[in-house]
Amino acid sequence: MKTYEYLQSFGIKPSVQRMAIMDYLLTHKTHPSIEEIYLALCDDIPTLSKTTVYNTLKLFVENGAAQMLTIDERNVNYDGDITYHAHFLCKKCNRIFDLPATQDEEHVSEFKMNGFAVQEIHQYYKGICPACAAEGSINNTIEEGN
Amino acid sequence: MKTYEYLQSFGIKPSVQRMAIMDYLLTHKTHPSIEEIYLALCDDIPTLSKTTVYNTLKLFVENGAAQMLTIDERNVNYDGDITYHAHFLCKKCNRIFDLPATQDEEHVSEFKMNGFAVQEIHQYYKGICPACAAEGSINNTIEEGN
DNA sequence: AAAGGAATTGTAATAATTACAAATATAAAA
DNA sequence: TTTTATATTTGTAATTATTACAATTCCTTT
Repeated sequence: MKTYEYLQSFGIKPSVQRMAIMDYLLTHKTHPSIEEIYLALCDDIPTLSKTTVYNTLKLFVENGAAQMLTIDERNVNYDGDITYHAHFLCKKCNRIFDLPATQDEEHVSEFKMNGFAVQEIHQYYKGICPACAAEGSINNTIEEGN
Repeated sequence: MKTYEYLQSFGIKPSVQRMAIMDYLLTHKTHPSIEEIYLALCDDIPTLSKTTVYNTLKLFVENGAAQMLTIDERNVNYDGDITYHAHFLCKKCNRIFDLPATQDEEHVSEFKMNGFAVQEIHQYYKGICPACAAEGSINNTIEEGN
């Protein structure tokens, strides 16, 4: 489906900026921050304002076309993949990885019975990613070799 | 156990400020922000600096005496309860509630096999809490009555 | 009492986000 | 096609959270 129709399917009126931002989200699985999206699109849309990026992502989230991740304390990140999955934040490189996940259905329905209206479920893991773990051990080896 | 010994059990050297902050965390299950802790303790410790609250909570988290919650996009919250449980953020009143939870052991071990060193697991739910849901329906009733 | 190190404090800087009014673009009506 | 209305985008300024850092205070040891 083209981005134009994709946005419309969420009730979002397409515009040059909105399509560019949604395209970026759908083609970059990096869970970008506002800053990353802004910098990446500045080349193609030189008049782009950071406020527009903020407004647009707020709109996307409100309409269910993207999800907001609050895994990184430093800033908010966005994900164009709205299927259910977990996220892993590497504390060294600050990259966010997708991981498969199953929902805790038993407890969710328990919450609901207690009157909590659950609208979003997030599973966040934090630690060290494989690349950084490897790098770390290389450094250790070098240091120990001195 | 007294707060003094409690801090020591995590390898933290107690001080007036540290004990006051840990006491606040242990007696207030509100998942307070830096601001909330700072304002609450200003009465007892008039010289308290917000930087100290930042430093202290960083220390607590590093030593495993508290956990940092990134569920609220606006600011970080802290929890003195370090047992495993999930959190629910009400989008209306912004309060954070504790909820029981079970870990997704199957997937965690899968991540580990892929080389991800998992250090923290967070389960976040977002939606409307019972109190706000009730308030909302009352308002609706009144409005409909006009 | 003096010295050294750790903890605390206050201020200033940085960074993320929001508020808001002006400008631009889009769509509808005349 | 011009006019009008509405929605979107933009730029700037304000706000808020957080961090950096040097000066001060507080302990601890000698």
